[in-house]
Parts: sequence; C-alpha cells; structure tokens
Amino acid sequence: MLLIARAMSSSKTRRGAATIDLVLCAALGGRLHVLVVKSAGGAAVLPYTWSSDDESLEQAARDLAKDLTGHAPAWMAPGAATASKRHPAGAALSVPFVGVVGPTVVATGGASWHAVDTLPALAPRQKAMAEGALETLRLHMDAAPVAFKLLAGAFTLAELQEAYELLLNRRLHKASFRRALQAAYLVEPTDEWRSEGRGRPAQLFRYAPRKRRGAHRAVRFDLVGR
Amino acid sequence: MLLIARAMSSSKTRRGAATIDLVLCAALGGRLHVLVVKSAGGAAVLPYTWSSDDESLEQAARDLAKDLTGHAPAWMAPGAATASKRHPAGAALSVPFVGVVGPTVVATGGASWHAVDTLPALAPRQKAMAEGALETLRLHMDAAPVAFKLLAGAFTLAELQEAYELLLNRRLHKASFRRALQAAYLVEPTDEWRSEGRGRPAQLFRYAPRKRRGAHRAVRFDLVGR
DNA sequence: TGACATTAGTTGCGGCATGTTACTTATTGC
DNA sequence: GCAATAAGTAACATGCCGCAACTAATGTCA
Repeated sequence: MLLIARAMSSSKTRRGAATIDLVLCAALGGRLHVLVVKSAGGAAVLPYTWSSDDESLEQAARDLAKDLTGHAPAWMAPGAATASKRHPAGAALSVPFVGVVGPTVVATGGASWHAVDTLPALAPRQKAMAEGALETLRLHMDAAPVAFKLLAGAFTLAELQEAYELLLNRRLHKASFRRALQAAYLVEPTDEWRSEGRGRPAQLFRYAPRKRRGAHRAVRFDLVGR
Repeated sequence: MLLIARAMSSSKTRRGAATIDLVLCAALGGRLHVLVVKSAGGAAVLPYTWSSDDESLEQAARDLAKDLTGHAPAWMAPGAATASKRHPAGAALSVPFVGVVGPTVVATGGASWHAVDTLPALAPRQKAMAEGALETLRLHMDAAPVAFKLLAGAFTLAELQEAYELLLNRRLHKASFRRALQAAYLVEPTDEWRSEGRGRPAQLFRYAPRKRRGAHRAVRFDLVGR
C-alpha cells in the first residue's frame, strides 16, 4: 500500500491524485486579468501544484501564489472542484483557488497577465476554471471585501467604483455609490491626494471597516432565478 | 500505470483518491436537517462515493442522492473541497456537494434526518462539511431559488418566509417580505388553499419566475467585512 | 349563535435609501 | 484669465422598508 503510494508520488502524471490550481486575479485597465505561466514544454498553463496530505489545500494555494508574486493573495476563496475535461498534468481531479491581488503585483519570470476574455490557449479544464473565477468573485463580493482587495492599499473612490463596475459588469452612479459607501463606514480618508494630470486631484482612502450594528438588510429577490 | 490504478481501485481505503460527500439538506420543523446514513461498521456518516474518471463530480453526487431518496435534489451546489481532518473512508481529499430537497422526502433504510446543531458523532471532516452547508446555502440564496427548493411544489407564503428566516437566522417582516416577493414576479398563485386547523386558510403558491427587466439593484456594502 | 382566539393577507404612513440632475471645487493646458 | 476635465457635493423626487393597524376567514367554546 505504502509502496504503491510512493510509486504514485514519483510518477509523472500521478493519475488519481489531485492538483490545486491557482486562478490569480488582478484588475488591470478596467478588465479582469489572470496570471498565466509557461509549462516546461512551453505551453500556457495556470499555476498548479499537486495536493499533499500534510498541508491544507488553501495553504498550498497561498504558498504557490507567494512563490509566484512574493506575496500571499490579498483575498482568496475556493472554487468548484472539477474532474471534467483535460488538465495539463493529466490530473483526475482539480481544486481551483481564486486569489485576488492589487494592481501593483508584477509578473515575474515566465508569468504574465492576460485578460480573461482573451486568454491564451489553456487546457480545457484550466480554461473553465479561469472563466469561472469571475463568478466566484461575484459570489463573495457582497460579504467579503473583494473589490477593495483588487486595489492598492490606498485608492481613490473612482478606482473603487471601477472595481465594482468590473465585478458587476455594469455602470454605477457616482453619488449613490459614495453615499452607500459612506453609510457603511468601510473606508477612512488618508491625507494624501493623487493628481492624474488633468482634473481635480482625488483623495486617497484606505480599507478600514469600522464596527457597525445590525446589518439587518431586507431580503432581495432581485437576482433569484436569473 | 494502469495496473497501479486498478490496484488502487480495489483497495479498501484508496488513499490518494477523493470522495464525493453529499450534504443533503431539508427544512424540518423550522430547523435545517442533514441526511445521515449508517456505515457498514454502524457508525454515522454522510453519504459519500469515490470519484471516478468517467463521470462528472456533480453527476455522481446527483446519482448518490437519487439512490438514497429516489429523486435528484431540487437544487445543488459544490462546497469547498478539503483535505484536512479525518474522513471516515480515509480519503486524502473530499469534495462536498450541498443538495436541497423538499420536506416530503423520506429517509429510507438506515438513513435519517438530523438537525445540523445536534448531529450524531461524525468523522471530523464530515462534521465540518455538514456545518459548512448552511454557509454554502447562504452564499447562493440571493441568486438561486434555494429557499423555494426547500419547500414542496406548492407552498404557503408563510412557509416561504420561514425558509428564508431559517437561512438568514433572523425574523422577517411579513408585509415587507410579501411586497418584495410580489415585485419580483417569482411565484404564481394556485387555486388551492390549505387549512391548518385554526385560523384562516392560506393560499398555495408555486415557484414560477417570470421575465423581468433590469435587475439593476444598488451595491450593498452592508455585509462587507462582517 | 355569537363572542373570542388564531392565522392569513392588505393598507397606509413615516422614514430612509437610491436615482437623477445640477452644482461647486480643484487642477491642467492654452 | 478661460476652457476643459475630473473630483466631490447638494438638492429633489421616487421608491423601498419597517411598523402598526386593519380586514378576512376559519375553529373553539360558552
């Protein structure tokens, strides 16, 4: 039994084992980008690692991101595991983790950012996982600071609004957006301002959620059943 | 290679392989219940099956539910895969699927319903997956008809409200709930009424989402950052 | 049979949140 | 200085939500 397990571990594809696949996301130029690396054979692949018994899946994904970018993702969530279609390593099963980093993270070595709607040729399973990332982000954005974590530590309110518009795929109203944000006590102003060339400089804010009581929002049927 | 895979398939625990674990949920007596079965050794376990290459994970979970209850779940979503803690079959990795059925589904054979807050002794990993089910349901209830699928095909509006109260773990206001529901065109009345002994009989409704335009709801910061 | 309890379902009102428009403020470039 | 541009704010109308009070239909019991 142990011998078989050892043999599997040293085999090339480890059929029957699972990969942890990292879908690292960044908002660049108003579009969602995903980090793609080059495999030994030169093909484009999502970063992945084989699952091991002595480490949690999430920690393995976090470590993988750290190896690639130097930092752990600012936010991360598990995606839907899948055994369908072809994986570049021939894994029977793959568990995706969707990570989020700020716009300043550089792609080192063979890694590069690609917009999700113009991805290079990936193995079908990885393509599906990358395209599912946006849905995972949407699923969590109401309860987790996903949009905030797509930004640098200090950001303008226009940038925050653009992040939300990217995730929701629709335009938002400036005044309404800011009023709702103000009421939620989620950001605090810094004393820095940023000038983008023309126009009035924008004040920079930081994500700093303050305690507030009774998040007793009403039921929303808006999105039920498409 | 193939020989190794065959040997693994016939081994007892299949270390290195993954299980698909089913967390089948029902709303009974105002509380969320989970279907628990008895293992060969007599211990309480969540229903599970080994993942196989020639079937999608979701389909395997759906088939498992069919074997147990005679019907596929009314709704289902994948949970977060985990390799932590102990699984009853010793699986290295487990992928949970959270299914939802109506209140009329009976537990056959050794299966029985248990409230999630008073579960029998499960293996740690299965306990964690069962306790994570409610979070998975909450994650999807804004965009999927989770609460509706916890009910029979025809239901009263009071029952629907109770399902939402169960998922949200707080009381809702009757008038507000009904107004919002009306505005969403999600249910249609049947010509049946149900009398529960005392009090006025309640009209029965069916889940029948109608097309409506512009789900253009505002951004809600209420739940961001707890 | 008629008052009462119980549950279903509706209506009206005050307050708060949101959508819209228009305005003010601050900066660059000419 | 003046136009252009972008950030940020104010004011108003509309609509949604919580609340309370109301009507409606049934069973219970004196």
